[in-house]
This record gives sequence, structure tokens and C-alpha cells, in this order.
Amino acid sequence: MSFPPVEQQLEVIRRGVEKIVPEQELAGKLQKSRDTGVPLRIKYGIDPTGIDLHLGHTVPMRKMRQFQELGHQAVIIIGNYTALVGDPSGRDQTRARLTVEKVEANAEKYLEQLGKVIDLSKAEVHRNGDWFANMNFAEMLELCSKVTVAQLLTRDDFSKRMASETAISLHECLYPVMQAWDSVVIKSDIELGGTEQLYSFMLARDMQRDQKLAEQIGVMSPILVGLDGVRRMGKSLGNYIGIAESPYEMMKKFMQLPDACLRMYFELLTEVPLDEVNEILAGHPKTAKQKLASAIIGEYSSDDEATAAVEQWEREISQKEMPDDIEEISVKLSEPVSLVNLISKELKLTATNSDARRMITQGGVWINERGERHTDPHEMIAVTHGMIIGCGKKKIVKVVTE
RNA sequence: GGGGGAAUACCCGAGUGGUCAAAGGGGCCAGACUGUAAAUCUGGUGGCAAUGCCUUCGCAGGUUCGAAUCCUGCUUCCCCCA
Repeated sequence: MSFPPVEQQLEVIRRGVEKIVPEQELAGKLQKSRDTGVPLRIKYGIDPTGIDLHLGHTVPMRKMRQFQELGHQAVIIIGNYTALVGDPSGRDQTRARLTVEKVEANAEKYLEQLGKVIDLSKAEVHRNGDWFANMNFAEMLELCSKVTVAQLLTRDDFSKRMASETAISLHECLYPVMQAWDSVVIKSDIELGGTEQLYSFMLARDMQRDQKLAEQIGVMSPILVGLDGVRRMGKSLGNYIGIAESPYEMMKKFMQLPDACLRMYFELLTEVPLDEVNEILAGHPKTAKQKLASAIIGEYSSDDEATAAVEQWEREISQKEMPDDIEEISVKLSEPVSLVNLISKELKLTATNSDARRMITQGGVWINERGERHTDPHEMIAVTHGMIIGCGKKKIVKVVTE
């Protein structure tokens, strides 16, 4: 096995990375691996807590792929046991607990999606239940004895929760211990993750040293902010772009991204060379955003689909043309109905009548042509076949009579 | 085990007997402006057969003409002491 020169590897590794700890050990490890021809073992752990991976997850995943391309060994940990605990990192409250079955189902979905970024045929995949499930209580105690409560409380998220009088459950304290033990078991050289993982990464070093193993280096990416441009991208915050979403869905979301996030997204989510990024950012933000979107969408589907998505957005959203494929809803109506009932009861465009009423009186409803606004909720509408109804910014439907 | 505190709409949070479907902020929704960015402005934000009616302030009772507000019991959470 031959590896690129260390300097060259470092350049790839450093892109979009916020912190490497300890930084000074990295070159040495790379050099040693190059000299001996032994690839480094790169760890990335993910807890199967949901069914969709989003772009936030892909930041360390991409870093993993880069390591793979440099010739190193990817080691994926599916945290089926840690998922039962719930990672307290960066959280201000306890996560909801998951069932074993749920976790297993999620794990399958995750692996499928991981394969879109990482070359799974060359990766080791482990579930940490493989070693935690059979651990007995004595071993468990031994593990816990490695960490003091004071150490745990130095964690930012725990100390914040203490300060704000929010509960910290005992099982959450075990999370970093488990994560660190994973590193011992798989003998990781480098662990990938976000900056909020610092504590666990360092704990892993302590435990590896304790077991007379080489200590891992943490390579930490910045936290990717979500579509709101403020909070981290996350499922529960609803500010994410899922990697399994359709090209057009992704497109629409990308265009809603605040301009200020563009550089970060280019750096963390694409391979576009940094000087080229600077050039793009010097131009109009709208164009830059479209380039960003098509680069990323292209990776998860195809370049053609990405281009099509950009064009579709330009037509339907920017030019406000009628979309090509409008969702059709069939209704059976012989008599005219009031607009409120049409919107909420017949077409189910809103959850409640009150919602429909609001939407109508506020000018969010149009029929057949944008601009053909109908603001009287009581207006009686004689529904005709092919009638097009818009409700708010996002919903347009075509009525099909039976 | 003992003591103290808290629970209000999506979130935070005001409200201590009627004027409370409940201030204010955030978020979100709609509209204007725009590049479906940001900023800004306007309106909205429990439900319904809608100038009215019904349900909601942890849960269950009670006092009262009238309760988010007072009383009793319960549940949950937090803090302190052990």
C-alpha cells in the first residue's frame, strides 16, 4: 500500500476542519503509516436514532471518504447501544429513549444512506452492541471507575444543564464512557466528528492509554448550521436537508439558505477548490446558491437531475410559472361549496377550518391564476374539472372532478 | 427520610376571584418588498354550522353567581439537607 506524501494528505484532511487534537501528533501518525504501509484506522460513530441522514451527518462522512481515498481504513460504528442512551452532547435536555427494534430498523436505513458517501465495500462496520450487550456488571463498573464525576461535569452541556436546573439522568453520564470504549475496542487512530465531541474524544485517549494502546487523534468538523442559519442542522429542529430527499425538494431548501452560510456549505459539503469558492462568492449570491445546490444535489443523484432541479426552480419559483406536474385531487361535487369548505374539507389544504379561513382572508388563496385572489371565505365556488387552486406559498393543486 | 420551589397555548413567559381564548417575546403562517437570502413593514397564530357557541392555564374534586387565580387530594419536575 502506498500513500500520498504527508504534506499532501494534511492538506486534504485540514479542509473544513475546525480542530485537530492534538494537532502535532497527526503528521507523525501519517508518516508512520506511510513508512510502514499500514493504513490508519479512522473511526466514525453514528447512533441510529432516526431514519434520515441529513447534510449535517455528511460532514464527517465526507471526511471519512477523503481518508478512504488517501488509502486509510474506514471503521464505522453503528451505535445501536449508545442510541439506547442518547447522546447528551450539545443537548439541553434528555433525549427520548428508543426501543431495541426501532434502533435496528433505523440502523439498516442508515447504512443504506451511508453508502451514498462512504465506500462501504472497503469499510469495517461494527455495532457497539457487539461488545456492550455481553458486558457484565463487574466489567461495567470497571469501565465507570475510569471517569470521575468532576470530569463529567466539566462538559459544557452538563454544566449548563446543572446551572439551569435541568435534569441529568445517570445513564446519560455513561454515554461518553461508552463512546470512548468503542475506540479502545476497535483500536482507532483517528476519530471523526463534530466539535461537540471533544470531551468523548479525549476520554477515548485516556482509556486507550490505560489499555496500553496508541491514542487516537480527534478530527473535528464545525457544526453545520441548518436552514435557519443559526441552530445546528437537526431532525428535531426541522431545519435540515435530508440526503434521501428528491433533487427538487433539496433545491427548494437550498435556495432558502441564508447567504451568510454559503461559504461554510461550500467548504464542508462540496469538493469545490477553495479559490474557486472565493470566485463564486464574489458573484451574485443567488447564482452562488444555485451552484452550491447543483454541486451537492449532483452527488446524491446525478448532474442531469441537478441541472433539471435548478431549471425547475428558476421556472416555477423565480418566474412563478405554473408547475409542470401539479398534484391532482379528485373531488365529487355537484353543488357549489363555500371557499372555506373547499380548502379545508374537500381539498384538505389546511388542517382546520380556522386555518383555511385565515389563509383566505389574508390573501393566500388564488384560483386558476396567481393574482386571482379570493379573500371571502363564504364565497360559493362552483368547482370545475381542472381548476387550479393555490393556497399559501407552497401548495398548488389541480382539482379533478369525478 | 426532611425542607423549599415549580407546572400557563409550539417554546419562553406575564397573569393571584369577574374587563381572560389569557400580556410580552421567540418561533411559525399569510401579505408587501425581494434573489422563496437578510433586513424591514402589515396582519394572523385553540376549535366550530362563527358578530355567537364550545374547549383550554399538570390531573381529580371542592368553595363561589363566577376560578388560570382560593381550598383539598394526587401526579410530575427542580433545588437544598441527609
